[in-house]
Amino acid sequence: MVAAKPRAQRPGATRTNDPERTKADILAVASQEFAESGYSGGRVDEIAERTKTSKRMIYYYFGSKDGLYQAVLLEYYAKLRGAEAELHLEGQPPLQAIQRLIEFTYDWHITHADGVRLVMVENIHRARHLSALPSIEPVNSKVIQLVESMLARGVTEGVIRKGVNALDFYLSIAALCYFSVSNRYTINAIFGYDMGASENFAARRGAILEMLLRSIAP
Amino acid sequence: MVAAKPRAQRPGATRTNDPERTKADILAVASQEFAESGYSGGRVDEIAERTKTSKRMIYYYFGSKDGLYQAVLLEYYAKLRGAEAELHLEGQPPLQAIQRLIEFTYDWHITHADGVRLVMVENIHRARHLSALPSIEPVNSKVIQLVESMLARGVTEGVIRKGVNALDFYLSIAALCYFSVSNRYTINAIFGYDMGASENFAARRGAILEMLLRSIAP
Amino acid sequence: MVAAKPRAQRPGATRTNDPERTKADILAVASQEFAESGYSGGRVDEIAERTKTSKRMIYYYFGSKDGLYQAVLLEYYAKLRGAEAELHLEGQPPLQAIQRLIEFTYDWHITHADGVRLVMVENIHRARHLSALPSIEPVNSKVIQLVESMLARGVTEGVIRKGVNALDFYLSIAALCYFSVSNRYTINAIFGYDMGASENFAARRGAILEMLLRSIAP
Amino acid sequence: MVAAKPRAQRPGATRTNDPERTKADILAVASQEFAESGYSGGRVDEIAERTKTSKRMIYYYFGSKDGLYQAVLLEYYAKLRGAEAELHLEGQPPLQAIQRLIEFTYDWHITHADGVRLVMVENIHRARHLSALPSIEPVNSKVIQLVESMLARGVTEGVIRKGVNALDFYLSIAALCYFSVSNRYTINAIFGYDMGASENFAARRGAILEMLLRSIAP
DNA sequence: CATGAATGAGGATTCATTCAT
DNA sequence: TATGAATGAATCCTCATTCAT
Repeated sequence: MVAAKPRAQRPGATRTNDPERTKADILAVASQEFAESGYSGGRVDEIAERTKTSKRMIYYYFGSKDGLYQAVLLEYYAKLRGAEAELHLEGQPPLQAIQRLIEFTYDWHITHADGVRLVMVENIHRARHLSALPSIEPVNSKVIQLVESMLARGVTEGVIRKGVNALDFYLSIAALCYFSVSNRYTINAIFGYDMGASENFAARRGAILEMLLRSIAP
Repeated sequence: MVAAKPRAQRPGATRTNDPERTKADILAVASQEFAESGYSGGRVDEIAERTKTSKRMIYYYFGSKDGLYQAVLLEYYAKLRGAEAELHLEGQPPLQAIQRLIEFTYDWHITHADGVRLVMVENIHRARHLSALPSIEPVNSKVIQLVESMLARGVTEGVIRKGVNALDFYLSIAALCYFSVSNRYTINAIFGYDMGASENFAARRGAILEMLLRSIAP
Repeated sequence: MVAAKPRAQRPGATRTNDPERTKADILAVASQEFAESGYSGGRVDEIAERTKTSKRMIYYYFGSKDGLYQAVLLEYYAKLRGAEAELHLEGQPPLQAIQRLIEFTYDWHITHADGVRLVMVENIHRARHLSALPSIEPVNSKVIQLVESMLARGVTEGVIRKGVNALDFYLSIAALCYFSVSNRYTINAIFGYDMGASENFAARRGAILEMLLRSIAP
Repeated sequence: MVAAKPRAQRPGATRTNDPERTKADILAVASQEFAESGYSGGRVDEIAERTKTSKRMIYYYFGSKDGLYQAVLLEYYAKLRGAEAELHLEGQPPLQAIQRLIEFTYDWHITHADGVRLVMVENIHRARHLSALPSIEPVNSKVIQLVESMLARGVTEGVIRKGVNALDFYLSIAALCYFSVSNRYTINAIFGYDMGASENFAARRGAILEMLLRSIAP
C-alpha cells in the first residue's frame, strides 16, 4: 500500500540471546532519552526504535516506563558512587584530598551532563522514583563522613579552620560543580556566558576551587 | 442548515470580561502546573480545570501550550528582575551590598521554589523557549555589572581582595542559593538532609553567606 | 507506579490479526468518507466508527489523516489503471478500439462516482496529495500513447481523419465522461436534468460516443 | 499584557456606514476562501481576518457560514448568467452564434477558475446549498432554449446536421470547457500536461471548438 | 525469548458561533 | 452598527501498554 510505516521492527533484528547485553543496550538508550526529554517527555517508542531489540523487550525486562526510568537512575548513581570509591582519598593529606574531591566532582559533572540532567528530572519529580527504589544502597554515599574526617585532620594539622560543617561544605562543592552543567542554558541565554563551553572549563574550575579552599582556610 | 449551537455557559462560570484578570489567572495556574510537572508533563486540561475560565481561553490568549509556557517563563523572570532592581544596592557600602545580594538571592530562591523548578524545566529543554522569546529584555539582568562595581569599590576600600571575577562570583552565589531548592529532593533521598526544610533555612543561609564572604576577604 | 492499564477490547471487536484485511477495510471506508465529504470534511472519527477496527489503527497503518487520504487516492488510481490495462485495445481495429475506450471510460466513471468525487476533491487541493505520493507510477497512464497509435492506424486505414491530436482527443473523452458524474448535481439543480439517473445513462453515453466519433471521422 | 481597549464608538461616528460595500467586501473574500479550501476547509476566522470588517459582521449580514457560502454561490451564478445574457446570440447566424457561445464558455471558465472551484465544491455537497437557495431564478439559464433555436435554424439553413440534441450539445460544451480548469491539477500530475497554462490556452480552445463544430456538421 | 498487531484513554488544538457592551 | 471576549463540541493525533503467536 502506501507510506504505512507501523513502527515495524527492523527486519534483520539479530536475536542477541544475551540478556545482559540487551538490558545494557536498552538502558544506555533510555538514559539518553530521559536525559534529553525528561520522564514525561521521554518516549518508550523512541527508546525501542533506537535499541537493537523490540519494544516488547523493554517491558519484558523492566516492566514499565517507570521501571525503566528507575533502572536508569540506579545505574547512574551506582556509576557515580563507584567512581567516588576509586578516588582513595583516605590516605592522602587533607588539603590535597579535598582538592582532589573538588576537582573530581567538577570533572564528573562536566563529563556526565546526561547524569546531571537525570538528576534535574528526578528533582522535578521530587525524587519520587529514587525513593521508590527497592535498594538505595548503591545510591548512598559515604562522602560526607569522608569529608568530615578530612576536615578534622586538616584542623588538627592546622591547615583548615575550625567550625566548617562537613555536610555544608560538601553541599557547596556539589552545588558549584552541578550548577555549571545544570544551568548552562538559561545562564547562557541571560548572561551570554556558556559555562559548559570547553574554553571556559578551566577558568570556572579554578574559580570554584579557589573559592572553596579559601572558605576553609584558617 | 448544519447548525452547531453552543450551549449555555458553565453553571457557575462568571463571565469576567476582564482580559487582564483572565490572563493573569491562567498564567498563575499554568505556572504552578509547569513547575510541578514540567513542560511535557504539564497538562493543558489540568490548567484549564483549575482556572476560572475554559481551556478554549488558554488558546485564545496564548495560542498554544508552548506560548503559554513561554508567557509563564517571561513572567517569572520579569518578577525576579523587578525584585532585583528594588534592592537599590548601588548606594550601600560594598560588603553590606554584597551580603544583601546574597541574602536576597537565597531568600528569593527559597520562597520561589516554583520559579526554580521552571528554570530546571527550561534547562532540560536547553532554554529553547527562553531563547525563542520575542523580547528577552525583561529577562536580561544588570546584576553582573552591579557586582563588578561593588567588588571594585571593595578592593579600593581594602575590604575585598583583588582578583575576584564578578561573573564567577555571581555564578557562585546563584549556584549555592539555587541548589538548595533545586536539588532538595535527591539530596534528601541520598544524605537524609532536607535543605528545603524550614528548620534548616537559617543554617544553610549562614553557611553560604560565610563561605562566599570568606572567599572574597582580603 | 503510574500504571495506566487499557481495558478489555470492545465487546464485539474481533481481533483480526490480519493486517491486509484491516488495512483494506479502513481504506474502503475512508474512500467513501472522503468521497462523500471531501478531505477537510471527512472525519477520522467517522471512518473509525464504520470500520471493524479502532481509530488507533488508522494512525498505526496510515500515520495521519493525510496519509490515509493519499492511500485512498493511490488505490483509486491503481484500480483505474489496472482496469484500463485489462482492455487489451492494441490488437483491435482502430475505430473499434476507440469506441471501446470511450465506452469503458464512460462506464467506469458512471460506476465509480466515488472515484470521480475523490478526483474533484484532489483538484480542489491542487493535486497536492497526488504529487506528494512517494510512488506515482501506478497513477501514470500509458493511455495517451495507446490513443496515438490507434489514431495513426486509423489514419492509415482511412477511417480516421488526419490531424487529430491524441492528447486533446483523450482529454475530450475524459472531460465528457467525467462531467456526467462530477457535475450531476449542479446541472440537475439548474437545468432539471439528471445526468446520473440510470434512465439517462444510455442516451448520454450514445451522444458522447457519436460526438467523439464524428469529430474524428475523415 | 496590553493596554485596555477603547470604548465602543458613539452611534453615528465616523464609520463605513456602507452596508453594501461591507457585504461586497466580505463576499469577495469569502468567495476566494471557499474556492481555495472548499466549504469545510474554508475558515470563517480566515475570512474575517482578510476582511475590512469583523467576524461579527459576517454573522450579522449572512447569518452563518452556510448563509455566507450560499451568498457566494448565488453571486457567482448571477454573474455568469449576466455575462451569458450580454452575448446577444439571438440575432447572429447559427454557426457563428454557436462558435461564439463555445468560445465564451471556454474563456469564462479559464478566467473564472475560482468559480469553477466553487462549482466543484458544490457538487461535492450534492448541490445541497444551491438547492436550498430561496430563489434560484438568478441561477436558472435560458441557454438550452437558445442552443435549441440556433441548432434548429442551422438545420433549416443546412449548415448543421439533423438530430443534434440541444441539451446534450450544451452539456458537451460545458464539459469540455469546464474540465480544462477543474481537472487541471490531476491531469498535470498524471500526464504532465498543464491545461491551465497560458501557453496551452489557444491550442486547447481550438481543439475543443473544432471537435464541437465537426460533431454537428451536416 | 521474541515479535508484530492491536488498543483505551487521554492530549493538544480548532471551529463556528454567541454574548456583553 | 460594531467589536473583543468567550465558549461547547468536536477534531486530529499520541502514548504506554497488552495480546496472539
